[in-house]
Amino acid sequence: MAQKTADTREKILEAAKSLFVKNGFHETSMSAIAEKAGLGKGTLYWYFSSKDELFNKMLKKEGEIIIEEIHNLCNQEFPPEEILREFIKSRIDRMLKNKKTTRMFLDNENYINREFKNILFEIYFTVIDELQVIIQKGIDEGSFRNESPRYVAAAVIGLIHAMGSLMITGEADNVTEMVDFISRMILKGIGKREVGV
Amino acid sequence: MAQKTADTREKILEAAKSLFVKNGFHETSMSAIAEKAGLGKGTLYWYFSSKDELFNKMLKKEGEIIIEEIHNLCNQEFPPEEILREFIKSRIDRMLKNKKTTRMFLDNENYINREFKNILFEIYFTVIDELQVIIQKGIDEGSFRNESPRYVAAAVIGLIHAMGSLMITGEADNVTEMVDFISRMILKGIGKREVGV
Amino acid sequence: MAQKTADTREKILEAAKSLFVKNGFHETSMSAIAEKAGLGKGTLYWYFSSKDELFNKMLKKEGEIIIEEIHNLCNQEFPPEEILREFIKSRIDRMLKNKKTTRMFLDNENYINREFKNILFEIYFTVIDELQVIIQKGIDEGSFRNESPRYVAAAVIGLIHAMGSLMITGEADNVTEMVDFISRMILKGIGKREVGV
Amino acid sequence: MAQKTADTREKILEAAKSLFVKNGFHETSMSAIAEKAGLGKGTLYWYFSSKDELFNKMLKKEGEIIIEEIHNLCNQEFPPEEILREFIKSRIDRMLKNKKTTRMFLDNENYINREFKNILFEIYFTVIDELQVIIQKGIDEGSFRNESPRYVAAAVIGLIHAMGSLMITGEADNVTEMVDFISRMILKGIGKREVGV
DNA sequence: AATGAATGAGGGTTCATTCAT
DNA sequence: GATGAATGAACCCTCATTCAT
Repeated sequence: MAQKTADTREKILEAAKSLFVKNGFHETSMSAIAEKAGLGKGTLYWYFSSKDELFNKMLKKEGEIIIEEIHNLCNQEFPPEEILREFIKSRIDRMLKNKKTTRMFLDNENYINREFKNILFEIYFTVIDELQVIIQKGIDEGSFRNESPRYVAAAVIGLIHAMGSLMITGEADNVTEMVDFISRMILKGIGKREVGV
Repeated sequence: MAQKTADTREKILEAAKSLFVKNGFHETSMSAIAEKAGLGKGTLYWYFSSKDELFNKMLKKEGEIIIEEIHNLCNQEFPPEEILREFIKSRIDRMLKNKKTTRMFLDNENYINREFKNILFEIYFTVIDELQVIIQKGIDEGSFRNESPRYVAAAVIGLIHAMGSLMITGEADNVTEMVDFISRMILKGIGKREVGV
Repeated sequence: MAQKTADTREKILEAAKSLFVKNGFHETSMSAIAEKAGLGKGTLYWYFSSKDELFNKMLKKEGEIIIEEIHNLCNQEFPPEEILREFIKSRIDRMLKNKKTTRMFLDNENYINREFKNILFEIYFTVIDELQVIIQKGIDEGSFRNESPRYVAAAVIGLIHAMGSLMITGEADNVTEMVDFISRMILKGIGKREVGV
Repeated sequence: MAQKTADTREKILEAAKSLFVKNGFHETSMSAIAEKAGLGKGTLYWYFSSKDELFNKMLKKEGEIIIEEIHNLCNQEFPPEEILREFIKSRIDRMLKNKKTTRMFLDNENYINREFKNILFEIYFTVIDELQVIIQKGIDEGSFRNESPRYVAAAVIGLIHAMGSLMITGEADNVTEMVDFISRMILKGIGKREVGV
C-alpha cells in the first residue's frame, strides 16, 4: 500500500514534469496533469497541497537528480582537467537528450517567479559549488591559472549554456565537437599571441 | 496631439516593461499595467490590440535598442580584441544597471512561449551575428585562433550571462573586474601549460 | 448650414440602418456606424443621445416610410380586392428588393427588446389598421365574407411573411407567382368542396 | 450520480431558456443564468463549453420537442383536413401557453445571427416539410386544390404566426375561435363570389 | 485513497459614452 | 459642429481549489 502511494505520487510528479517543462508553469493546468497521470483532479491535492507545491517538489526532485549526478562526477580521483571534461560532456549529453529540462535547471533565471526561483538558484549554486572545488583543486596543483574559482565555475556553465542555445536551433549537435570546443575555450581561450594580463 | 499620443503610447510601454520584467508575462495583468501607467484599462486597447501585442511591441522596442547599440559598437574601426572588450564592457555595464531587462533579451530561452520566443531568438541571433563578424575578422587578421566564429560568439555571450548570474546574487559587481575576467577567459582560458588539442 | 446638419444626420441614419439591419443591434458598434458614415465617433453623439436613440430614430424613420407608402395605397378609390392585391404586391416587391429591412418592420417580434419593440409594434399595428379598413369595406360592400376584419388583416400580413421566409432561402422569387398565390389563398383558400362553417 | 448530473444540466438549460427567451441572447449574461439556476458561474462551463453552445443546445432541445410533437401529429391516419386542423390547434395551444418560446421556434428570422439561425432554419423547415406532406396528400386525394404544397405549408405557419401577434397584445385569446378562423382561411379564403385566377 | 462536480476570484477584452480640443 | 483619445462597467471564460461521496 505504501508502495502504491509512492507510485501514485511518482506518477503525478512525472506527468507534472513533462507538462511543466513543455509548456511552462502557467500554461499547464492541474486538469492536464491529472489527465496525463491518469488520475482524478482531486487526487493531486491528496499528494500536494497546491499547484505551487507540486511544481516545487518536482523541481527539487529533478534538481536532486542533477546534483547527485554532478556530485558523483566531481568526487572522483581524477585530474581536474579530466573531471572538468567529464562534467562538460555529461551536461552536454543530457542537454542533447532532454534539451528543455536540463536547461531549466542550469538556468537560474527562469520561467517562473516567486519562490520557485529560490529552488532553481539553489540548484544552480550547488552545481557551481561543486565545480568550484574542482577548479580550486586545479589551481592548487598548478594545472590552472590563478583565476577566481567561483567566476570560472560560473563561466564553465555559461559556456555550456551557450552551446545549449545553438543546440536548440540545430546549429550544433555534435557532442564531441562541442565538448572539445568548450574545453579548448576554458583552457586556452582564443588568443594566439602571448598575452600578459 | 501627435506628441501626446506618442507619449501615452510610451507611458504604456514603459509601465508594461517594468511589470513584465519584474513579474513575468502571466503574473502581470493589464489592469496592473494600466494602473502603473496612470491610465484606464481600456486605453491600453486603444494602442495595442491585445496583451500579447503589447508584450511583443515592448520586446521589439527593447530589442531594437540593444541591437542598435551593439551594431554601432561592432562597426567601428578598432582591432577585434578591443571591440570585443568594448562589447563585453557595454553588456556588463548595462546588465548592472538594468539587470533583469538586459538579461531577458540576451537569453533566448525565455519566460513565455509561442511567438514571443521568435522575437527573442531574433534578437539573440542578431547579436550573435554581429559578434561573429568581429571574431571572423580577428581570425582573418591572425589575432585569434581558428575556432568556429559562431561558437565563439555564442561563448562570449555565455560568459557574459555567467557573470550576470553572479551579479544577481551580489557575488560580483565590479565591472572592470568582470570585464577583465571575461577577456582573459576568452583570450587565454585558464590552462597554464601548453595544451594541444 | 442647416442643410449640412440635416445631411450629416441623414448620413448617420443611413449608415446605422444598413449595419443594424445586416448585423443586428448588438453586433453593430457605434464605431462601425461612425466609420461607415465617414464621421468621427463623437459626432454621432451630437445628433443622437445614445445608441438606443439612434436605433429608435432610425426605426421610426423607416417605419414612417412604410406607413406612408401603405397609407397612400390604401386610400385610393379602387375596389377592396384590387387594393388588397396592390398591397400584397407592394410588400412582396419591397421585400424582394430589401429582404432584411422590410421584414424587420413587418415583424413585430424582433431582435431587440426594451422600448424598441414598442416602435415595431406601433408600425405593425398601424399597418394592420389600414388594412383592416380595406377589409371592412370589402365586407360592407359584399365582396368579402363576414370574418373579423382584424384577424383577416393580420392574416394577410402573415401570408406575406410566409412568402418572405421562402424568399430568404431562395425557394421563392417570382413576384407575380407569389402575389397570385397569396391572393388566391386570401380569397379562395385551398378547399375544393363546398365547406359550410 | 448520473442522475444528479443530468438534473444540473437540465436546470441550466431551463434557466437559460427562460432568460434567453425573455431577454434575448445578448441581454442575457452567463452570470444571470447561473444565478437563476442556483449555481456558480463556473458550473455552466462544466456542462457547456461556451455561451454559444449553451444557447445552441437549448435551441436544439426545444426544437426537438416541437418537431417530435409535430411529427407524431402528422403521421396519423386521419384525413388531411383533420390533421391540418389538429396541427393548427396544437400550435395555437402551445403558443398561448408559452407565447415567446414557441414563436421563437416557428419564426425563422430571429434574434440572433450567426450559426443560431441555421438551427432555427432547420427547425422551421423540418416543420414545413412535415406539413407539406399533409398538403400533398390532400391534393392527391382531391380534397385540396392544386396549389404548391410548399407555399401552402408556409402559408399555414404564416397564419398561425399572425394569430400569435394578436395574442401577444391580447387582441385574441380564444383558441377555438382562432383555430376556426385559420381553418376557414386556409380552406375557403374570404372571397364570396366565384373567383377564377 | 480517489473522484469529479461545483465554485468564484480574477483575467483579457469590448464598447457605449464623455470631453478637451 | 466635429473629433478621437480616454474611460470603466460589464462580459465571457479559465482554472486552482474544495468537498461530498
